[in-house]
Amino acid sequence: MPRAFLVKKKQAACGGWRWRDPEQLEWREDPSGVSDSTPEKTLSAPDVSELDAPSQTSDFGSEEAPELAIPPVPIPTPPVLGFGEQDPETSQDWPALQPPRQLYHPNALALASRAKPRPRVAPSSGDFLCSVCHKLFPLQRMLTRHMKCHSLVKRHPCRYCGKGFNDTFDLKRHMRTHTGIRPYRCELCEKAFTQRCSLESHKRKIHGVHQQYAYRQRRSKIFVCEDCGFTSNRPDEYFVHIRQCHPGSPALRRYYRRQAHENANFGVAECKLNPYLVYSNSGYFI
DNA sequence: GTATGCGCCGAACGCTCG
DNA sequence: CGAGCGTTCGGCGCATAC
Repeated sequence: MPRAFLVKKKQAACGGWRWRDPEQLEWREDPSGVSDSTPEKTLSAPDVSELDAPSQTSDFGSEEAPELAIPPVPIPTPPVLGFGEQDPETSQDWPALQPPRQLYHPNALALASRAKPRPRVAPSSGDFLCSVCHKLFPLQRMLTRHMKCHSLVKRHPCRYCGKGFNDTFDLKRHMRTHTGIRPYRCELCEKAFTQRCSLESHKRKIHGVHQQYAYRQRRSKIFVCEDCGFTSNRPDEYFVHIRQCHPGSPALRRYYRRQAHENANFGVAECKLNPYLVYSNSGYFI
C-alpha cells in the first residue's frame, strides 16, 4: 500500500516541535493553486473542530491520569511538578513540566482542504470519504479517527516535553523516549529497543534473522510495565508484578475493573477456569 | 548504514445503548 | 444480545539522528 500520503514534513526532534501560538500561525496558499473548494460530498465526515474536545475515557484522561513514570535506577526520575512549576531542589536539573501546548487554527478544516487533491476512487456504498484528503474508509469510526490527523489540536500531551499526540498509544510510545524503557531486547546481542519493529529491523540487518511473520501478522503480545520496564509475555505474571510493585498503577485498576465485569457476566466459576487468572490476597483475580 | 522517533493505519477490544 | 462506536494495540514506512 502506498504510504506516501502518511508522511508529514518532519519538524524538529522530540521536544523541538515548532509549536506556535495560534496568532503566530501563518498559512501559505497552495502554490499550485489546486484547491478543492467544492469537495465531494462526504457521507458523514465529522467537523474537525468537533474532534478537539478531550476524551473522558482515555487512559490519559481525567479518570486515569497516568502516574509519572518512575524509571529504575540509573534512569533519573523527574520530579512531579505542576505546569510551570520548578522543583525547588533540582530546578537546575529538571525543566519545569511543560503545559500541554496545542496547535490550532480557527479554520483548520478549510485550510486542510487546500491539501493536494489525491487520486479519487469512486466511493462504493458504505465507504466514507474524507472531505479534506478524499481518502476512503470502510467504516465511519475510521473516518472519524482519520479526521483527527487533519486537526491541529493534539489531545494527548506529553507530561515531560509537552508534545501532543492524537493517539494515546503514540503518546505511550513516545514516553519511552523519556523513561528509557526498552521492552524489546535482542537475545543475540542484548541490545534493547523501544519498538518491536526496531528490534526486528536490527535482527534482520545485523544478525540476518528473518521473521516468520506475514505482512501485518500480529506478533505475540508482550506486556510491558511502563513504570519500571518489566516485561512478560504472560498476563498473569505481568499483573502479579503490577500488583506487587505498582499497586496504584492505572493498569491494575483497569484490570480489576475488567475482572469485575467478567465476574458479573460469566460468574466466578468461569474465571477460576481461566488459566490466565490467579487469586490475589484481596480476592481479585490477577 | 543503522537506530530512533513517530504519523497513520487496520484490527481487536470493550463499552453503551437500543 | 447485537450493532455501533470509541479506545487500545501493534505494524508499516518514512524522515531524521547518530
